[in-house]
Amino acid sequence: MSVPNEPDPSLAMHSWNLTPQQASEVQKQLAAQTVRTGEPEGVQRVAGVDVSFNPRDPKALVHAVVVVLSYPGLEVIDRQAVSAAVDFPYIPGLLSFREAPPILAAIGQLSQKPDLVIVDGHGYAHPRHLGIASHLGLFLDVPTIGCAKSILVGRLAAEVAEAAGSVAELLWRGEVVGRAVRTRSRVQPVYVSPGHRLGLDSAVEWVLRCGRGYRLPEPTRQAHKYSNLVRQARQPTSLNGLSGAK
DNA sequence: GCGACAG
DNA sequence: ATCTTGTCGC
Repeated sequence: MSVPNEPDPSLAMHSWNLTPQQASEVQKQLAAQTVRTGEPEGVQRVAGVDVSFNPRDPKALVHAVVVVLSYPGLEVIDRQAVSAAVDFPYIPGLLSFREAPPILAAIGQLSQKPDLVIVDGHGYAHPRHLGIASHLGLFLDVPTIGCAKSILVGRLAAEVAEAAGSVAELLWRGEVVGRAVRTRSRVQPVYVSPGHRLGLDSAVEWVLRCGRGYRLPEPTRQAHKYSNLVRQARQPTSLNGLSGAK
């Protein structure tokens, strides 16, 4: 049973201010708390999250956004953005220590929590089984799906057929960690893996259900568009402000 | 030691 | 991720 005044280990969050080595250890610890079975219930709001930034920005600002769509209508019903300076560098396998904080801040600004979140990145298909989708799922305690545009670890067991809806297993160290999904014919597949609180089959089903004929599922596509809009608005180029305005 | 390597 | 114009194919 839980002891009064003692923090519950299962709910213990952690600091984001860590060294890469410490971050890697935290991932191993959190991976064990991940739930990769089941499926989201009564989904009415599906969110997409994404982050954009300018590599040359001296302030190292990143623009994190969350866009909430209705389901099954897939219409945008809410969106929030947070721009913040980040110190943690991009290191393959440690993406969440750079992007999760601002994303969590943006989601915290929503008036209502989404029932499902599709993340631009991997979930279980990660060297320590804790991609950014899994990490966000644990912190939010909401079902999350990792939907990446390229592979981090593993190889496909077979080629993905050309037809939309075709899939192929993503194997790593003798285990199926995700699935390549052709969301549209003649385009590169996306790589789907469970983040938290749902299984691989369900994750793939939801990615397809949220598709609108484009490579990326609608929540992710809308988040990508919005993050770019925010970046361009809050980070004007050096060659303007003198011509068109006023 | 060498190659791979989400965004 | 971002830098960039036109261009090939459905």
